[in-house]
Amino acid sequence: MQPKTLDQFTARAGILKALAHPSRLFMVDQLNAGPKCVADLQELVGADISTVSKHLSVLHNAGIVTREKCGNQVFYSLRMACVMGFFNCVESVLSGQAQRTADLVEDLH
Amino acid sequence: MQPKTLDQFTARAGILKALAHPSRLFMVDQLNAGPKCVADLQELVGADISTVSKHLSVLHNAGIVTREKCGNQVFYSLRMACVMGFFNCVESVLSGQAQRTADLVEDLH
DNA sequence: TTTCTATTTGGCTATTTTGCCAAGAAGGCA
DNA sequence: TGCCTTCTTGGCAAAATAGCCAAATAGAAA
Repeated sequence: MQPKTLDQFTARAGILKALAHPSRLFMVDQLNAGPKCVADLQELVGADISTVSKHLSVLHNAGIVTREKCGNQVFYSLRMACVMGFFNCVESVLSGQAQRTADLVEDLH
Repeated sequence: MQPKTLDQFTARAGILKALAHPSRLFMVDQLNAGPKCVADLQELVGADISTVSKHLSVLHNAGIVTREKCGNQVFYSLRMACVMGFFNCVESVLSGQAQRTADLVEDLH
């Protein structure tokens, strides 16, 4: 792989890696409905608030969400709504998996 | 997060995690042009063949590629062409990042 | 000022991922 | 049969990730 190509795919992988966690994916889904502060997301996710904060940093560093201070709280927004479009494809892959699993079960009988 | 919701997002994250590696992303890109055997991909990626094989297993377990034996070689194919559509969004996030970086540099002057 | 609230950061351990080498498995061919 | 090619698996060490608690920071309010 050429160095330039490697850089390009490393960058792409960075975005995907930032999304590739259940809690972060859930937060992106929730943020799609509108901006939320850390405490809001903490309640929705149900993890320690420091954990939620770190997850949000990951999403922010990847450029997926924006941060805005308001008083002593911080509101996060989904910067790339198209990220939600990812899921249509993901779902199709998942339903394909379910189909294959069903086929395997079928084969057992 | 409800157990059912957690399962759903864990499944989605699994797909993204399988894609979230430069070499695997590159292989998906190459497979988009047509099926390839492990040795083909090994040459393109430039890693140890066992490493390439393991990456392909990750993609296969996630349901992203299919495997087909032909003699003593194994051909992999992209099962979900829509995966490539991911990249349009990824690119837009990346170009957004580049823009933000440019803005920051601008602000410094 | 002090105090309270909201968030981030440091530190730590447990878990996962990565990539190489060596060894094993499976199919072709002499 | 033996040998070669192709690929996968086991094993290992290095690196990255995750999540908790505790401490630090920043702003609001008393």
